[in-house]
Amino acid sequence: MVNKNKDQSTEEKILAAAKKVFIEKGMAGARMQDIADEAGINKALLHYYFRSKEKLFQVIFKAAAGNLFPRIQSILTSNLPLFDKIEQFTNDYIEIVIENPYLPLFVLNEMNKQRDNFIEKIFGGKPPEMHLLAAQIEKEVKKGTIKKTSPGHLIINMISMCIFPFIGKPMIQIIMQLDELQFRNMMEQRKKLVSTFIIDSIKK
Amino acid sequence: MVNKNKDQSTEEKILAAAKKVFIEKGMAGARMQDIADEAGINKALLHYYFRSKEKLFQVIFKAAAGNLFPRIQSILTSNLPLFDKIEQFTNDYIEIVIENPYLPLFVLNEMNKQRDNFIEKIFGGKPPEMHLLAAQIEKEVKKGTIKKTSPGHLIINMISMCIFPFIGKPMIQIIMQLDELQFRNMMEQRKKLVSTFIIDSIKK
DNA sequence: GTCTATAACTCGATAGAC
DNA sequence: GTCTATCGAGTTATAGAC
Repeated sequence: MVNKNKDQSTEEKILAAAKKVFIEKGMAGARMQDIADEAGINKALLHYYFRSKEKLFQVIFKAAAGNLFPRIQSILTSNLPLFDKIEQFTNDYIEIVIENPYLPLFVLNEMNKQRDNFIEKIFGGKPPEMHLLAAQIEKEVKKGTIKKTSPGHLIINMISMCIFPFIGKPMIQIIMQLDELQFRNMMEQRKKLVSTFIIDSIKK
Repeated sequence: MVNKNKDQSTEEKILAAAKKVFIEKGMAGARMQDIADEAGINKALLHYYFRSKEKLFQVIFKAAAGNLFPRIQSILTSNLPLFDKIEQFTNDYIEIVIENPYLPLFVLNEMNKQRDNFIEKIFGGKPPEMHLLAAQIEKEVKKGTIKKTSPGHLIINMISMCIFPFIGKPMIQIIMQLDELQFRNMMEQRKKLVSTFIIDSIKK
């Protein structure tokens, strides 16, 4: 059931609070005091459970990145026909990001700052493989069902159109004069529109 | 000529250093000491010229945002035919971002953190207008040259495919196993490919 | 204008009582 | 496990000599 505080263990309360504060302010901008306040506990308890700010951050970051990347991996390696794959990916991925709209900026922002080994941290050493999807696209090109298409650019375009609108939300809202509800409605529409746009572009 | 330090006034040295440090580390992560070191001057001089870290940051942020937004505005209001407009925008915008690859993440990141009035700060009260481009698209739809197309989504798609690859660079490099040179080459290719992709998608 | 020195403050982390 | 109190490092900002 929905017990926002009562039935939650202290550790869970800390994790929920840390997620909120880190995503909102980033590693450098977040304060341990903010997290303690948000969790309704004392600052010292944070150190009792997670030793340091850095350690706590890594837990949150791994969880966040683990929500964004495996979905891409699974679509890159699934066995669906190409057009179905595109439809499923755009629909599902936009849905995920609608429910976690601040995740992409948080993860990409920290990835750009930390120069070290994400691959280890996030995937445990094995990054996603795109060769299967690339081969599938080449096959469709040879069959003549789609135009000559660069698999790499196609994947970049697909991911860009799913994720960017949420990162660029304030910019888009200014340019298009959208309030919260209008923006939300546009993102809902995109679940169908993006795959149509992509397929229209590559099919002969 | 290219006098990186000698002929530069102290103020210019500070601005260049501040731009570099703020873009790399963000407002919260940057230290006045870092900026002073980068500029080859003393910490106290920063306050002599710009009073506070916050004030210095605002100068850098305005300049950075002023580099990204007016370009969009100018394409939204220019008088070119639709397809030429799309070609020119994608080509020019990607070129700008290739030369300033960290600008988009910096600007969008800070826009998502500061909840206040950007429109004032960046545009002086008048945000870009997209009605002209929207009308142009509607006109082409009626003429039958392009499919029924949502102007809003088309603009979002266009901006997404130009900007996102630079924000998501580390993610893309992991998924596609690209080194620096390969990534750079892909971005060069995109200057032509993105407009082709868009036009293929909307033309009948 | 530019520097050194330092004040004033913030924040992560720990000690120690309960 | 949880709290209060506090230390010590690091940061912005200023005072004041040159």
